[in-house]
Amino acid sequence: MSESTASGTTTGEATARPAVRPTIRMVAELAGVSTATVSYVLSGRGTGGKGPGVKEETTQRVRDAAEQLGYRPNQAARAVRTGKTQTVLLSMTMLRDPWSLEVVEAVSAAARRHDLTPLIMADDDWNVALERNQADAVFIDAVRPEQRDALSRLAGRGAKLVVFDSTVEPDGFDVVRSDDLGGCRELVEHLLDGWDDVACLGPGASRTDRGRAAAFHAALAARGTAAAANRVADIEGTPESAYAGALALLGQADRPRAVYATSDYIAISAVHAAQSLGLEVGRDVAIAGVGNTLAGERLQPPLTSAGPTNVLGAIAELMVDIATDQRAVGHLHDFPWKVWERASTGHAAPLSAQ
Amino acid sequence: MSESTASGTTTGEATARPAVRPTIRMVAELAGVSTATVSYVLSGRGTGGKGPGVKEETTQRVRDAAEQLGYRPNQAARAVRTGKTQTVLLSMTMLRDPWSLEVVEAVSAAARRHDLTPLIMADDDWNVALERNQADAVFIDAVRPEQRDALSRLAGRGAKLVVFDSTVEPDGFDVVRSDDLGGCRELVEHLLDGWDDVACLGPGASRTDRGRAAAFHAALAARGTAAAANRVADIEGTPESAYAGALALLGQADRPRAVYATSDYIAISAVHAAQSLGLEVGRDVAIAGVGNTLAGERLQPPLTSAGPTNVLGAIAELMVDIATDQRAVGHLHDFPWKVWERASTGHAAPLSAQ
DNA sequence: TTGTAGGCGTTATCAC
DNA sequence: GTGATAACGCCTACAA
Repeated sequence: MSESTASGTTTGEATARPAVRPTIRMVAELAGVSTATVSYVLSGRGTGGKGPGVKEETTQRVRDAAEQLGYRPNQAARAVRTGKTQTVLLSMTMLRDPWSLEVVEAVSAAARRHDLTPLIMADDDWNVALERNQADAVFIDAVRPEQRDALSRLAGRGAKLVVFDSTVEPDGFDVVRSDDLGGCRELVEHLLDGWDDVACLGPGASRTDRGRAAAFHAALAARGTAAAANRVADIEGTPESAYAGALALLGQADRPRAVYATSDYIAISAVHAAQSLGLEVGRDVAIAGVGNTLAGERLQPPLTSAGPTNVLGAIAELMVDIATDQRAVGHLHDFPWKVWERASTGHAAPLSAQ
Repeated sequence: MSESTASGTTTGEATARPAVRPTIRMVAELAGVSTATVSYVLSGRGTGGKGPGVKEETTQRVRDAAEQLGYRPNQAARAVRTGKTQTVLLSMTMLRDPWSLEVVEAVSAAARRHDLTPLIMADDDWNVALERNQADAVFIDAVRPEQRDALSRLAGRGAKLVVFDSTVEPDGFDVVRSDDLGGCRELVEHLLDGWDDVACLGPGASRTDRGRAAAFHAALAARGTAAAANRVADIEGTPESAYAGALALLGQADRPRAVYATSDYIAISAVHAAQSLGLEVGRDVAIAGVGNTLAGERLQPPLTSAGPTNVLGAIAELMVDIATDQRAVGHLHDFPWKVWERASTGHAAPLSAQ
């Protein structure tokens, strides 16, 4: 009942909101023009130098009518006609992972800037959903082995895909790839160059066969040494476990001088733990992470981290370009990792840091 | 061929592929029937008792043709015709919050069961995006004051909204509401009944004017006492801070016997901290949280928590029912909070626990 | 049991 | 400059 009409004048065309969505036809009728003209005006093609110019007065009449009716174009109908949904879709299998959220934020911001709606799908079986929901560009953050051929199938049907995965090759879709292990190795080497007593903190920290911990052990082995038991903290995935593990490492009288954490979020917990022990991070102890996340960059002191060069921005740009047809699909994008040295390992970031 | 993006290398040639989506007409042609028949078959209306029955042989021919072409119905076209998008949208302003993810999971599961695609929008200005993107049901997890009237406006235009917020009343849209403060108070009372020395852990734990901590102080005041300084740990929002705060509380020689944490996630950190101190949670110390999250329920020992009665399931069901037009909008759903007593406060969950 | 045709709300291609 | 009108792909009376 809170239907307040633009208080009671006369013209009989009371603006009482109908339960139905106003269509372009209603706008045309109210403005006394054709639907074509309305379309021109509302899509901005009437005023700009491009397309048929619409008289200023008509333009205004159309605008008023649309406003008065509260007209909003029907996306579905537009999509039928144009094949574009003005939408980018992010399929994120691990939404709990902070990195996923950073991707979401980066792409969302870029998308909105270009009038695209960013949508997320927290679903690890994206193939079913992607069959029906067609977005102008789709980001897929991980591919399980049995899903591999679904990618080319979807691409062949016209879907514009950007796949973040190291196990697939472009085939009608884009692949974004980023070799983390190489970067990890480089980071450990870097730490070993500066401090001879480096510890490893992370899930599976004792594993020498695979994962980010293996990079640690391999680097040690290459220098003819191996990690002592009290230099390895094998923790669970939770922040509290990371905090506790760091306390165990750094609480020893004979504590390590540097800590290699297998992710930025673990490293952040470690920094907090070190600080609670009264240690000054970057001077008393060096701590470095992996992933080069925003959270690490914003930490005090800023966190040294191995990470790719601006994947986030590149992915965002890529998605927008692809969605707006400014770039063809089918490419491979390789983002080399480097060591981002910051104050948590005793060196302030260079001013030129990007 | 190698162009460079923001940073990183791009290689490969774009695969020029026709990428034409098969339409219902192509299927009809290939099967030698009319488009109507294809539609009947593929929407399941041909075989069931309802609608025009299609001969078994024809049905099969259509199925084969669709399969061969890899036909998938065009959602946009279907939406134009039917007004339904087969989609539910979740607008989550705080995707980092674990509770949001639980909502996402609950609704997603229910939606998929009913052949609806769950999509998430990590955007705090949903009004812009909702104007265009019409889903069959939309969940909104928070409403800022200046957004309030946008709700009725959207509802008036036909959007089916479910709003989770305590500050709005239904007006063409559903409101789901859940009074957490009452539940918090009840939980503190419950702790005070069992243990006379209760501490408070959480952000703003010392505030007596508002928030979940206020419930703690109010309950104490009602019993004629007040909290000592070493019974209040005012922490930051991070898990590490919660862990450290719990250590500070429970590490004291004269430690409190019970801890009221203002969220389940803080309580979980506290449980870990207690265990690291060698305390048996539920016997040596009681710990309770707020929110009644899945994570708390799964903890060892299971976490006592104040929380609403199955909001998650109710929201999920609500969304599906509304999306499938089995339920009208405009209702208020109030979910009273209760204390879910579990082993973390010394009492095993009753077998009848829901 | 199947086909024909009209229409959903848009945009694009013409004429005028 | 503006207006008919034909698509777009799909669904669904209604006719056959």
